[in-house]
Amino acid sequence: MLDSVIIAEKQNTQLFPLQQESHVRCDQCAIRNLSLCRAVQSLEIRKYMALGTTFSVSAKHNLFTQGEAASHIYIITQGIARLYKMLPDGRRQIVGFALPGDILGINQGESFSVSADAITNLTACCFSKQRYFEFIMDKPHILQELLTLTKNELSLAQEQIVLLGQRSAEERVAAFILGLRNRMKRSQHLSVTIPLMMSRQDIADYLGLTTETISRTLSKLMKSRLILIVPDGVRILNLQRLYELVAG
Amino acid sequence: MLDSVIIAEKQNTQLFPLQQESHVRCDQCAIRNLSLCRAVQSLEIRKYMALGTTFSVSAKHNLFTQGEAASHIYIITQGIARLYKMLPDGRRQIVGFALPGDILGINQGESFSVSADAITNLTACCFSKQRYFEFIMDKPHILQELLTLTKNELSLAQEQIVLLGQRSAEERVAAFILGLRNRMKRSQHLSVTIPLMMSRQDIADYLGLTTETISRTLSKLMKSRLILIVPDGVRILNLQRLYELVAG
DNA sequence: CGCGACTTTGAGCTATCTCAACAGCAGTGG
DNA sequence: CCACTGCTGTTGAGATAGCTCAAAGTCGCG
Repeated sequence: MLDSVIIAEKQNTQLFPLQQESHVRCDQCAIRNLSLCRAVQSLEIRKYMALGTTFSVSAKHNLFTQGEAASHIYIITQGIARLYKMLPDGRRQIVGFALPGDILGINQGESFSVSADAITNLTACCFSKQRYFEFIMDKPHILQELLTLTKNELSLAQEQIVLLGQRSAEERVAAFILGLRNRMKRSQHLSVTIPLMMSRQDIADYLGLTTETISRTLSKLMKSRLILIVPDGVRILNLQRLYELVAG
Repeated sequence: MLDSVIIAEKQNTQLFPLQQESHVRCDQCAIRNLSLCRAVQSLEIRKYMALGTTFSVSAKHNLFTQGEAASHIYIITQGIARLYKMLPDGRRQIVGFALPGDILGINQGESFSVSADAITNLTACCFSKQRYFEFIMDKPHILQELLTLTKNELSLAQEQIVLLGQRSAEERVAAFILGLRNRMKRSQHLSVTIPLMMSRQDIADYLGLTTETISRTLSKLMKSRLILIVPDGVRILNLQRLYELVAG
């Protein structure tokens, strides 16, 4: 089985803050068809695997920080990370949550323009950014795939702009739950229960609200029987009405 | 001189809502080195020019609408456009203003995910999206340039997310003025007077505020001597204090 | 059991919105 | 040349969604 998955399964063992391991094994990777790696062709895969190393961090540790030299990229295989920007006075805006299959750092220039923390224990494939780009530079089929991924990210960012610019607290929270649900069904099998691995503070900083407002709004959605708040997540009771809220 | 520029100079003549003209002339184009076109090499330029037609729309007319099949891309040579998304209930979020050198439609999938209107009279180079992609598909140097442009757009979108999620009205307006200033100096020579070609409503829908709040905030910035409101624009009186506001 | 971190709930506050009036200006037509 | 109309922008006054501050509840963990 894939090395990185084995590491991730030891959820209860204490991981070091940061671990680099052996080469990656794309041929058996669970998220390969979700990520850029799916564009790497059979003939190229041996060389590709030689470039990457498996990598893990335990929950709450930092992967990289805004301003740092962006020397590596990470393809998440297990776990969830938050990507955020800090203002000098301490305000924080989370620009996205990264799930398995997502690539961190590939859209950064010389230095990172965002910071990233592991929310859960996290495993990833780690590549030298320079070597990675040398590898894909002359391979149009991979460049095109990367372009497609970047376009999708841009499209998500624009949806987030609409959300933050126009939507009420209730609409934001509903959109957040549904958005998470949509992204989960990409990898895992779909369930009416959406696990929320991040804290209320994380959700607040993602939606441009406060923890109190998140809490109140979830309570409100529960009182109106759209969701049920369960330990570490929410259960969707009325999917259609949630969608109607978001369509607004 | 470049055809499209000649057309644009007839600012006072009535343009048809939409005009398609002759082939583009990249060799003398004023914005070529600002846009994707700079990556097109000498040997390729003849074929590239044959692909595009010059295009113009007069102020306030629509270029394309959210949901429409995205069959063409437009590289703006003169004028300014707004890109926006509408919610079913009429709320509008402007996701960006496009200036000369910007490319519209290249990051859209099958159908446009945003709408675009000309704010001023506008000229652009118009390409069939399919033919354009056929042309660049096997040219890694152009794909890389396109990827870089898309990354920059993503980065701008993330800045906008921080602005909408965390910043006060005063910070948003200051950031808007400075952001416009930065993008203007890319093409035009720099001036302390920033022309605001768009309406207060456009600014409001871009910053997630109301026209009244824009108006009040500009007045406030004028009272505190950071800017001077002039016809169709603002004059920056205290650049440093504006920057301090945005650093927040 | 008790501590600390996170979440929920309450109560009052404030930035921004809403609604409304008015001002400036361009175009129109008498 | 001057009403008149329509459109955009400004200003005021009151309303409100979400924020702040505070207290109490919950849960995991030593």
